[in-house]
Amino acid sequence: MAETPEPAEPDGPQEPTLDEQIAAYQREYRDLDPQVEKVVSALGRLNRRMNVAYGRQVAALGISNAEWEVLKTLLLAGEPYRLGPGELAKRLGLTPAAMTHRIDRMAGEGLVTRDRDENNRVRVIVELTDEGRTKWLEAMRMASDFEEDLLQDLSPQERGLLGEMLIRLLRRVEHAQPDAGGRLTDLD
Amino acid sequence: MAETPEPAEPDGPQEPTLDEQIAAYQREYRDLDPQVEKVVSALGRLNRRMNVAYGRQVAALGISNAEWEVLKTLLLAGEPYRLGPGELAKRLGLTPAAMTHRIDRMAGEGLVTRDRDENNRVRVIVELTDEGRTKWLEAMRMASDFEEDLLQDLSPQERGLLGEMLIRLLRRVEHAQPDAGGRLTDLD
DNA sequence: TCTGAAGACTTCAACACTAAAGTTAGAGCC
DNA sequence: GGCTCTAACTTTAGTGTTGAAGTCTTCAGA
Repeated sequence: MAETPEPAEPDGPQEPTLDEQIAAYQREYRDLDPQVEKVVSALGRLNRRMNVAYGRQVAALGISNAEWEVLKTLLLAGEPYRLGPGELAKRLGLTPAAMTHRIDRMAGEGLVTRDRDENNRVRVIVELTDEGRTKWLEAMRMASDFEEDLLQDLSPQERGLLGEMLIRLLRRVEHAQPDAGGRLTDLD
Repeated sequence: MAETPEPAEPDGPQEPTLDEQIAAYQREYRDLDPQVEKVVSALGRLNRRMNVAYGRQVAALGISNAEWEVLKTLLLAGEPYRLGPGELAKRLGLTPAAMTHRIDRMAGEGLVTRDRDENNRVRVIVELTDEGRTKWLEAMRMASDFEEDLLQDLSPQERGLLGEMLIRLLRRVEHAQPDAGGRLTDLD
């Protein structure tokens, strides 16, 4: 056994390329518009790969993708970086129950604090700690470097055009389904 | 109580728009390139909304998004629509353990069959049933209608350009991280 | 042909999320 | 001031996923 880079898969099935995938779908469903499908499939694949990449990066900081989402949401709220569990849950697309547990963990790790609101003792206030803010900043640095690198092959004009087209699509999805369920899945 | 459409939230926090979000990040992290961030954030938001939409649509067919992914993967394999659990897991970005359970469910629902390979009794063969193929077709019909509608505001030229740019980005992600972990999350 | 090693699942324990039920504080009414 | 109603969480039960350990075939060498 010299080094044999190939893990011995003689003619095993291969992960299809985008074009192969679209061709396969077309074989089974004639009405498919290949151009539309190409855009949509590329969008989906790109996003998934990016999420994997983000996950690896923030893991290096000792936090999970899920925790990073919470940090981002609290930071977006602006000073003093406070939100209630309910509001957090809504923005993150989680149930309040899941939010309770996530806050537990993050409070245990010192990323946030959880306190009763003194003015209205039904409410709870989740607040970003300094450590949490620092983690966010570190993650943001890594993410924006990665994103900058990702878009390297696009000229400023192309970047502008791409952003503009994506926002047009976004408007269309948001208009088409005005948040029927209530929750919005996740945030950016 | 007449009808009061507003659920009484006097000045509560709002879900930020894309531009507000980018402005907020910039306040905390000066080096951020707003154009890059706009593209990336729009990409993320768009994708999440789309996934919610897909989920609602296939739910109407009585299947989950997760099950639809399996149907798509088996269909992509081409006739006779067979793959092993391991290969399925790899393509779907799941652990083999999760795949075992998912196949259990789907076999119980009659969407796939699970059998031992007679030539190599270690291997298992998961095969799409006719019902599974029908479900796929119905889901595909709904999805492609939705996607067609989504892209309605884009001219054919724009669609082509958008697809081409997305594929350039995709190439860059795939080149940057050659599948370091092994699993690829999920498929389109 | 027997034995050891590798491969392909499956099983098990732990964790995260959802839906639904439970708890507790504030608000409105009499 | 006590009653009910609602809001904002938390708890509980059940599902789906991961990582690690276990089982069962097959293959390669002695």
